Amino acid sequence: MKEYKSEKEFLNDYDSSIFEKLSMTVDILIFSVSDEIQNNYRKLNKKHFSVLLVKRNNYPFKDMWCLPGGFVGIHEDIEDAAKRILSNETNLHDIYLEQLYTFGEPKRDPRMRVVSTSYLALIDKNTLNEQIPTNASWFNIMALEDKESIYVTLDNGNEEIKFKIGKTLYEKTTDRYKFTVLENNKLAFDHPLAIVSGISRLKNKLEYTDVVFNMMPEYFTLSELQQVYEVILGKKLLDPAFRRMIASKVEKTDKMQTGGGHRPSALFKYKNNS
Amino acid sequence: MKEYKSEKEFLNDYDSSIFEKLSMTVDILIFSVSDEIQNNYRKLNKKHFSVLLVKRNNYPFKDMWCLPGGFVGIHEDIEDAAKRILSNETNLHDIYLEQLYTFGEPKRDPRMRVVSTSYLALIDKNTLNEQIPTNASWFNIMALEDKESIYVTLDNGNEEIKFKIGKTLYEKTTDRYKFTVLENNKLAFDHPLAIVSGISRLKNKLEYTDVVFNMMPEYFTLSELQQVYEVILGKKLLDPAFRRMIASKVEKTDKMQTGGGHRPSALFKYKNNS
DNA sequence: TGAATAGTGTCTGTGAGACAATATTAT
DNA sequence: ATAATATTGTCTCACAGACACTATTCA
Repeated sequence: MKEYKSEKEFLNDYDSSIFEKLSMTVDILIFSVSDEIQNNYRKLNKKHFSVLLVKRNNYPFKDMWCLPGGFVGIHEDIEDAAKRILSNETNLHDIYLEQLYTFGEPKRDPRMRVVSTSYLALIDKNTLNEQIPTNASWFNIMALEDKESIYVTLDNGNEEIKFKIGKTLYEKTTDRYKFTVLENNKLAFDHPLAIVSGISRLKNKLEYTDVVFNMMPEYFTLSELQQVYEVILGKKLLDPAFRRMIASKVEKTDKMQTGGGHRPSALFKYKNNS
Repeated sequence: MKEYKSEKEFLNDYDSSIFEKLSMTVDILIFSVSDEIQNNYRKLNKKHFSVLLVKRNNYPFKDMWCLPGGFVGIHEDIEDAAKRILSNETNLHDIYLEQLYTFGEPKRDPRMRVVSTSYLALIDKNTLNEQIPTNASWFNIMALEDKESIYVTLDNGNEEIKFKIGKTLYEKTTDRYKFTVLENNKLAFDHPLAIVSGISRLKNKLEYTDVVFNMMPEYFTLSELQQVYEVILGKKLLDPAFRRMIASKVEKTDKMQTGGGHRPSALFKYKNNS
């Protein structure tokens, strides 16, 4: 092996082809909350937790659904790649974006070796004005979980995607599970895994941070906010407890929401305590 | 663009060279706790939180310290790569290992584009029998934090590594900071960032999981366990509160630890409630 | 008027913070 | 005896779960 006298000399001489290289992609879990309009004038709109998927029109996995994603440029920061794809899909900038997990199983892409870093993005659909590409669609998420499995149904009103994930405890001191795709017919790659990881991360973050406000409009009622918590966590919350928990994070405004055939609600906004 | 009739036909024809590829490495934060023997026969050994570093004997960053790491093989799962490196460094298998973060800044390696996924590993040094390579060394970690910066000193008894990380809040709803290396003279690559991310993750996990037991021998006293919490969290805990918190996670054994010039202590072991 | 939502009051139990007190060993 | 650690008792306060109650709107 040649002896180098300086870092500069070493770098000039460096042959980067001695290790076989691979491709990288980023995939983005864009989560939001959708309103389902009710026919009863008294009732509030029903909220759904939803994720944005894209229909593939090329091989591999042609005609299946997948997460918005794409290759990382050779001189592009991976987070910048995520932002690029996010703004391609939604025309939105300055969106909540958080790195989730890097999937590096060698056979996850049938074409070649591709490592993929997944990101979690949260948006308020109200700011979107339905500016999504024609091949993209919002799917409502329904997830059920028992000891061994997670059952997920995604529904865009037109098409239903179902998959099942197996959980095996693989580390006893934390409650970490290894996820395996047991059933899946309509989702490309290992994206079922990314989706359940993303849901799980978001549920946790709801409990100890203020992330939820990234999915809310500027003004909202506490009932709406509570419903968002409920659809993501998948359980009902008690009103007084919820209001106590949220009280320090929100600020009451002069505005009221009226017209619902029931007592009007005060509108609140996020209070940034910092 | 050619029209393919099946996925198989498409894959046979696929030319993977159309995207420029890159290299991937994994870096591992191997954390443990070290005992500093006291000269006063009455006193307990002082515990230190420590990390394993490796001295580089090649360019780039020749003679600087870095995290144990290496390139990911073209057909190797990234987690398997982490396990391979971990067992190279410690001769240990079945170690606690958790993916931390993927660093994908384009200029982080001066040689070429390298994306690196960092992993967190926890070991009990007692099982190690000092079986580490000659170019590796345990460094005690001292970290101080204020509003804008984190000051870290690493010390292996022989050499002292100091670096300073700047924190800028870049997302208001969670308390996520963007870290920047402000001062650093002895650590290679962006490893100061990986180290502070790892410390931060471990601190959080201590609070809501049982990870700590991965750094403990089978039998331990509650004072030892408390000290481990204290050195990692960087703060003193109140004895009664600590004992109440830990009570459900441990099991008292018949064994006692004697010989310390003070009241002997019961030995406990981890109780796996599952 | 009544269905539906908005918002508050309060009891209870759990658990953490704080401090005090007691117990046990080797030199 | 004494320094050092081990272990427990208990008071207080904050807060979450649970349930009951009151308030307000519009067809």
